[in-house]
Amino acid sequence: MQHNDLIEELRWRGLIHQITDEPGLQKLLASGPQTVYIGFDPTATSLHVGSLMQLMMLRRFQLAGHRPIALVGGATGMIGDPTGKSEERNLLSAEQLQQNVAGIESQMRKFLSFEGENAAILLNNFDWMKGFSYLEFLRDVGKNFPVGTMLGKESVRARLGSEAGLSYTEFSYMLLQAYDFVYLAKQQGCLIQAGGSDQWGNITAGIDLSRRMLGKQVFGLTAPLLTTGDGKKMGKTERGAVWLDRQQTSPYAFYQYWINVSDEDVMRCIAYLTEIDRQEYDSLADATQSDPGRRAAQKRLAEWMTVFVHGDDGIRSALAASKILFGGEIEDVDDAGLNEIFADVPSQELPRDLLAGEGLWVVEALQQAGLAKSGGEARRSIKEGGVYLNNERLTDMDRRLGESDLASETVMVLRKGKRNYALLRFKTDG
RNA sequence: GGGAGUUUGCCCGAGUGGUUAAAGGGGGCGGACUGUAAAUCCGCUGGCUACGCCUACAUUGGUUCGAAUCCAAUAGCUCCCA
Repeated sequence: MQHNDLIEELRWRGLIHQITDEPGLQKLLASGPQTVYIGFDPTATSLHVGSLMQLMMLRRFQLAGHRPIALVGGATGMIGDPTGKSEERNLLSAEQLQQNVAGIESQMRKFLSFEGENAAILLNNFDWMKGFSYLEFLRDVGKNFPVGTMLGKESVRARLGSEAGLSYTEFSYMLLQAYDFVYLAKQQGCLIQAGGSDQWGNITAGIDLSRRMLGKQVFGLTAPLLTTGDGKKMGKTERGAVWLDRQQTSPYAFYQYWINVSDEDVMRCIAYLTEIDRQEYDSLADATQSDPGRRAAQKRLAEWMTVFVHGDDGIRSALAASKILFGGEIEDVDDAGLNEIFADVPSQELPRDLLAGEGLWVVEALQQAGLAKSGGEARRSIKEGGVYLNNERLTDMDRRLGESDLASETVMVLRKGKRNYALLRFKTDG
């Protein structure tokens, strides 16, 4: 890809929300490889779907020949960005922060190339902020911030108007982020900062500061936020964020998240988050229009994302699990296979003797598995035809479970309703 | 401090002495339909190895053959007067 195609590419993907000086930026990008940075908040040990937008943005710059800097906010994370937050945040402990930074760093390596001419680099602003004394900071940086301007920023005004208020610490946040930009401009020749549209205020603060401290023009570019049609943030489920770490969100759950994206949102996700090209994009858009039931776009999106984040074996297990979890037959499987497929499913261990003799009463089994709170509830579910053993409907309330009901060596798969699975593992006490 | 009212199941809300485990709605859960969607329709929604038994209408005590329904005290909430 040519350097000057980048803005155009970003534009058709809808990834450009605002640019500080578009002609200037165009010219800069056309003049040769540039360095871009985006900051990441180390609020958890893993990145989530929300941060993927930013990560992809860096990746797109890199693929276009530019050099990305992923800046992990070890220092800014200690303060907490008040942008978009309705309440004062709790400060993270230094140890927690360190763990988070480490976790995020290792994930970044999968998405950006750290080799070659325009190798990505990963920096932690704690490295340059830690030595800064308060007095120095006030003299060098603070002096360049008119309070009037700061008060005018949306992020500050929103909080000042609310009951929660805003502490001096969070108020100062933008100075830190602004300084990062100046530091990177000076030390790394990084003249571009990108981010989500909520970062506009922080980015422009950095641009102002650069003009004052370095007399240098730098650029800012923001992308829209990843939201659903009705304005909610994407990447959240009832159970919480969708993480990139497979320990926290299994490839199956990750895949399912994308499969379930609504028709309304799916094309935007493809544009924002994938590298699917325009031609395929158009054909998927058509397919969604003409045959929504097929959900071609959702399938493609889910596949692309899962392969990208979890690799080939990730998509394989996601597909295998999806097939069985949505009613497929359970046969010829062993413990290992079931464990992989049902990785997200709660399980309960019971002594194997329960299967001997009369066997284990289903009503009891459902309670043990956590699918029913009481015997009454278990009976009811059976009566309603909502109980399945190894994916086959079970209707006999007096049914006893024995060895022959095991799906594999030691596991039985119980299900209530369409998707509520639970495993019972029958172990011989050793 | 004085007076009036209110308190029902996960939530809202009927019920003012007798088939009331408590109308109706919401939510939740099942089922059918479907695109693993939305909408719709149907069923279930205190506990118990269960055609029966137990516990439930703020709490405690009382009146009654019998109370969520009547009385008293206590507590919570709302409003009015100081």
